[in-house]
Amino acid sequence: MAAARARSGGRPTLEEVAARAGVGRGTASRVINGSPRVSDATREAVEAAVAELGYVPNRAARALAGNRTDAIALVVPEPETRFFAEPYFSAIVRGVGAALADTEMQLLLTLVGSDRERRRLAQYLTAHRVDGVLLVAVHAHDPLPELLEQLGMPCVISGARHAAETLPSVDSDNFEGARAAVDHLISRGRSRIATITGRLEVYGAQRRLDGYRAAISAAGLAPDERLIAPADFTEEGGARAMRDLLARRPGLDAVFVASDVMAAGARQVLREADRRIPEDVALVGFDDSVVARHMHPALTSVRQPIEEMGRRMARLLLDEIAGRAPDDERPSVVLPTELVVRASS
Amino acid sequence: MAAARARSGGRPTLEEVAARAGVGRGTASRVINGSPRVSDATREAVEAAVAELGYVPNRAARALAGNRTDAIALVVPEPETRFFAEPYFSAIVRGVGAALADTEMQLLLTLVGSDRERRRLAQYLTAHRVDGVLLVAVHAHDPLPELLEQLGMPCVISGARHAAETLPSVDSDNFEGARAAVDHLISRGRSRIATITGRLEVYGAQRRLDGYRAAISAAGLAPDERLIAPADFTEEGGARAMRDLLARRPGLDAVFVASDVMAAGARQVLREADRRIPEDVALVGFDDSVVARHMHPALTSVRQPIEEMGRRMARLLLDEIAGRAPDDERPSVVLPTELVVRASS
DNA sequence: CGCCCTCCTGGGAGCGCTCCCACCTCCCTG
DNA sequence: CAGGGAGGTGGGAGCGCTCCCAGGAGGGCG
Repeated sequence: MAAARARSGGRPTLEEVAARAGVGRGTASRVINGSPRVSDATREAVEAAVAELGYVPNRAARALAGNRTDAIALVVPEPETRFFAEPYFSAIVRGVGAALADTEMQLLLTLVGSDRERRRLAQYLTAHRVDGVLLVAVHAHDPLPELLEQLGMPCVISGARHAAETLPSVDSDNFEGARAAVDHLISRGRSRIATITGRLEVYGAQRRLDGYRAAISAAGLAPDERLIAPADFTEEGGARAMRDLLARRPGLDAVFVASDVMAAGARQVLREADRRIPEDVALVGFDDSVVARHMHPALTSVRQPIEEMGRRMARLLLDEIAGRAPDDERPSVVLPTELVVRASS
Repeated sequence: MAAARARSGGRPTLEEVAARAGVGRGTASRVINGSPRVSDATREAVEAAVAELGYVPNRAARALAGNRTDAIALVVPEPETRFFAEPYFSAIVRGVGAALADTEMQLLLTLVGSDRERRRLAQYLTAHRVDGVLLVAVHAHDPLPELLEQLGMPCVISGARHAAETLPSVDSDNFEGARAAVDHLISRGRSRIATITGRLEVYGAQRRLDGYRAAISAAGLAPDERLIAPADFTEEGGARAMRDLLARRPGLDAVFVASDVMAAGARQVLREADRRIPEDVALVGFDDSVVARHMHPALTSVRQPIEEMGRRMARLLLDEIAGRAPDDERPSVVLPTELVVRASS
């Protein structure tokens, strides 16, 4: 069996294509790589030979000779994966895949486990030779981005790490999303609007809180710090925060929750406290995940264009690899969100 | 020299390691590949040199010289991806990743769009050189597996395509899962138990139906074909089937639904028909997805060990690539399911 | 009418590794 | 004490490609 797959697996080589087309190897290579310095006749001859032989370049040889790999890595922190079980992950992958579809680039999936592993990853990536890295869900203090930068490895991250993000990044407009959500609650006549935040070290969570605050003061409502309950993006955290809120401000009439999962926790607590949704308390989530659609009542939520984010990340990275300046000069993209109104508000 | 090192990204080569260890290139290679034909002293010298230089083998060169790639592809049919948005996909990936973690294997993610693209994929895969393929969600009539077999490309699929599956496959025990679900309903005193099936061309859906039938007759209940409603794994399909069921057999007191998503559709219809869950109608789903946990009332469901399935698929494939016979001779694995009882039954 | 420039073209020289063959020690046999 | 393994070892010969340097063939200009 190993013998059957012997050597090149029976695939034609560039040399064979060149011979068939009656040209030299160099010329054949030029045609295949789209160099303009080839006469039309030659180009056609080579293309015909390629078609007849079903030639496909050997990636390994190309990588070795050309010192590039035509591959990029999508790095996913393993601990986060579960948190990712949400469509988030597959949507990102779908977007990246779509952007790469008509490219020769292939996608490597790398799950990073421990923090030690993460520190070794940079070396690993350069050694295993990828042309660039897509980094998903990096924390503000993650050493990885700096390491990659030192190595000169092109890299795009999802979600800015802080206001002064230097790395190319793709993010959704957390601020505007949150503001729109709270504006919506206000327009529904709510005035004692609380919020449950995500982990505030995460810049996106901070931005959502900023958006909440902006909407509150823009509406002339009195800011009330006790209407703000920090949590951690988990269902339990959401429940805990809701309990705190109810204890501190029993009169609240709406809650903007910074994630659907936390909203699920909050809803549970509201039900136990016999508050009707939306009659007594209106609820708005963030992410527009499956959970939102299947909650009862269905949850109003802020949708992020996740697939599009994946697509843009890939495009940004390809630009960076090619040495092209991205179209819009500043290599960071913020995509608009959309409020999906359902029964909970 | 500086130029040479610049090309290779500044990374040391085998040659340099050999020089530093005071041995030949061949010997250094032997140490790095764990050949036994090396003296202890030499081995230590080489290992020291590797550590000092931070040497990591160049994958491309290895692939080219060794005619293998140390990479496997996970092929995901793009049309299905959305259906996959469920944790399914990330769980499989996590399992595969875990199995590959202490291997040199890397994971390539390949999304396949159209059917034409799928037909071209086999060539693509051999050309782009992977050692094996993990095929997720193949249909019974998909040409891909046969193509891969012809090419002698090792391959493992998730979910048998029919009873006489020839390819190595990993599946969960759909039959027993369904039977356990229906047994559970019977033990709760239900006797007019309906079922909503998935697309019966999908072998797993067929097996779930078989399990339902087996449980019904084992309990001495009268089989009733009008209690069986075929659907298509979608929420709308589940709703439609539930409506049919209600029309045909208004007296039903339980429904075993072959997927959580369809169960969500069914629940909606039951609510509109003012049937209380579980008092009037008990409901059991399949997959134990997020939807199940967040449904109201929370849905009893059959959990599949998806992450473990990913792990096993990877292991099976690695065995096949290595030419090893898998431990348990028959290269197909059926993993047990687990009934997660919640409020809906 | 000759010279030079431009446009193509062929093929040598690697890229860093694995495979394999030759060879060189020892050390165990007869 | 010679002969022959067996255990280690070095390095040549590629793997299939890209890069780049010569060099041939035309065509425009002085």
